[in-house]
Amino acid sequence: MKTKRQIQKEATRKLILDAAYQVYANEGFSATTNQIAKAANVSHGTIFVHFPTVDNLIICLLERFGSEINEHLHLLSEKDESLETFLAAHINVLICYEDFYKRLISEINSLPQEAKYVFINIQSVVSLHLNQVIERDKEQKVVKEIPMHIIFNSWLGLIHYYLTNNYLFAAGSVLTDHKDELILNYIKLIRK
Amino acid sequence: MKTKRQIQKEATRKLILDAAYQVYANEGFSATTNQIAKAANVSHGTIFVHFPTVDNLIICLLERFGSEINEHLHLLSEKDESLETFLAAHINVLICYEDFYKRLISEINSLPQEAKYVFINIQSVVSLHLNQVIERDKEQKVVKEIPMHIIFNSWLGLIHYYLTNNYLFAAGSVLTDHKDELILNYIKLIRK
DNA sequence: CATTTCATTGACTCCAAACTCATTGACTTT
DNA sequence: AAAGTCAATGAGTTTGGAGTCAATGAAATG
Repeated sequence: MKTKRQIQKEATRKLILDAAYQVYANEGFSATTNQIAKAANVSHGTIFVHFPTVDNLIICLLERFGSEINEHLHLLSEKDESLETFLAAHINVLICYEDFYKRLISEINSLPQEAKYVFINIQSVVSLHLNQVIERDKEQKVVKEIPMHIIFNSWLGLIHYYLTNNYLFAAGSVLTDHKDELILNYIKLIRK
Repeated sequence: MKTKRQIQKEATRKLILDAAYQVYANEGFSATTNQIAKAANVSHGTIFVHFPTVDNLIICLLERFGSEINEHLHLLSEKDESLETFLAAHINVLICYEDFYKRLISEINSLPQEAKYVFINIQSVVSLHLNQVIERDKEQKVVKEIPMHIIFNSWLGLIHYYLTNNYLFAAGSVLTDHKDELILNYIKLIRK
């Protein structure tokens, strides 16, 4: 059985991770440990009781985030679904994490190396799902003869482009605003 | 006529901008003024004689970069060229500035606001050229009925995705390695 | 030639952020 | 209930980068 202390410690750890998620989503990964401590309502030193370095905090946070978003996508993706419903599911998942995901894709190159592995992992899971859906369409000869990786990279490229250039397209959530347009036109692109 | 002093000052200014370009291309925009001073072979203080703040240095650098790349693209784009040759011209220009451009698109959101205007400007010029080329193709009914901005954003999205995720695709220059593949498949996507 | 201007220097200040650690008091163990 | 443990604290330390400024000497001026 867990002691009060263990329970308390885990709760504090979660508090810090939750706060870090929010702060990074709002301010980007250049936000400071001070901001995170304030948001979590713990003292500055407490952060370093739970995470030896900031980089370690970021890595732990990203690992949690990776699992969560992957599982979320998995839940929303049904077996034998159509291309349309899968793309919609994908965007719906991203909408839930939009601010944080936006920071992630736009700052991934300045994050520690381990962060990139998490990022690759997230993309792999999307790739896997999309692959299944497209293969069925290809058999039915409705999708063009284009290498799978181009089909995949076009989709992520388009979505990421809208996300990183959010300010060009929308004041609030670019995905919410352009969801249908993006799906419709992307499908037009890859279908015959 | 310019005095020796004026000439010298302008030369030093250029020296600093050239060094900053190289350092930022190699290290990203989190590189320090110390690194730039060392690369330019001037003392640290000299940088602040020419630029009141780091942000100002970055803005001046980006304005120069914007003009240069826009002009370069303009020179390489002939009148009445085909879609293929324009896309090739675009990639060829980007290859010349690849490292710096990569940093720019991946860190644009953490740069000062003025930097974004330069970035928007660069994209507008590409958009303008692409627009002309595509319109001709559309008249000849070879390009699908898809909104122009989606056509444009798919292209930039694809290119930027390859650039920001360089490490997934190539050890050296992702554009050099995948140029033909990108052009060929992108055209397949947008043509009937 | 004497005087003034000014580009350059680099040691210095200032500041902000990451990380430390002695102290505290609540919880756990015996 | 006494002794021991440990999560949390927050003031203090360290580090490193941005920006300052008095001094220097070469160039400009009269």
